[in-house]
Amino acid sequence: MNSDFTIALHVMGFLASRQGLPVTSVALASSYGTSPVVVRRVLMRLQSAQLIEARRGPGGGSVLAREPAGINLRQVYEAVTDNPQFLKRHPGNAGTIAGILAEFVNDVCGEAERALLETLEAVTVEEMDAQVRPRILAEFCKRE
Amino acid sequence: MNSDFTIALHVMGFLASRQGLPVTSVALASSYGTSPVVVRRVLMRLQSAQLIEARRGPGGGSVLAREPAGINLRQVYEAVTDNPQFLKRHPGNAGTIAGILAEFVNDVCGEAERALLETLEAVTVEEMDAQVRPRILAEFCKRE
DNA sequence: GATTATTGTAACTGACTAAGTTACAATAAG
DNA sequence: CTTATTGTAACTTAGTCAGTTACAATAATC
Repeated sequence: MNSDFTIALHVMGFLASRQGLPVTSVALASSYGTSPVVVRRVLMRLQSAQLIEARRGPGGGSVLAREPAGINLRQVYEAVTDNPQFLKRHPGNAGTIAGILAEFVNDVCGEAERALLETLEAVTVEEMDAQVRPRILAEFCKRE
Repeated sequence: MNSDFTIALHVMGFLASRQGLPVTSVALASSYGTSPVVVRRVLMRLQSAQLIEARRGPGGGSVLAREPAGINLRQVYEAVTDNPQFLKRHPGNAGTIAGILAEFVNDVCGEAERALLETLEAVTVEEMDAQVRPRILAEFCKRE
């Protein structure tokens, strides 16, 4: 369980709130509280999944590649995860007690993981933005 | 994500199939394909959760502490897991952008994890045994 | 009581993973 | 040309995981 999904959600929420204005990896890293290289590794995966786009050079940064309503959190999770398993599988040899048990166990684990991913799938970046942006704006106004 | 839950399910399925006959950690380890000490560490947690009982000395071993119908897989999972989280949380400071985003993200992660655990909760050791034991017996008969 | 089988547990090892750092090439704006 | 930025490789440090070794505690059997 690494932090990539958490960072990726932070990135997607941040980019959504900026409505197309590019955000640099330095700004994202500073906001999240990590280093720019760590963020960029996550950004590369989000780019490969075509969820964001990046431009180099001055004024560059990342923006969402689609409408926030067209991106759900399962897509974000799968973009940054090689093997989306939350419960370890046991490779018991078929025909042994371990193999027969493992077959059942692996099925149950798969079903449980599916339930988790379907919950993520039901939430879009637009919904996240709708929940979060007003609170961010309120926080900024309070300070000025 | 360690192997404790996978091992624990193997143990519970094995013990259920023996219907009260004690099984040693050596037998369990050999069946699963790991070492007795690794299994015993899991057995200790299952004992603390009062899901199994163990007796020392010759003829000793572990047995289920309750009817298999009264044990579900969520209880097994929680018995062997300190912090049942599948998605990492971000401790963003309240009042910052990171904090506001983290609050939303942590809620969504909690909801998704709840969906997974509820799926495990819906399956009992008795159901596992009913699925697995006939296949184990069939496998043994085939060999004789 | 001695022997033996078994659990319970601590200490250690080696391999792997995660997060961060440093360094630098590639790119593009002005 | 200078500067800001992405993209990426190599390395470090800390932590986790599975397994091993060793041994004390317990209990059945002879």
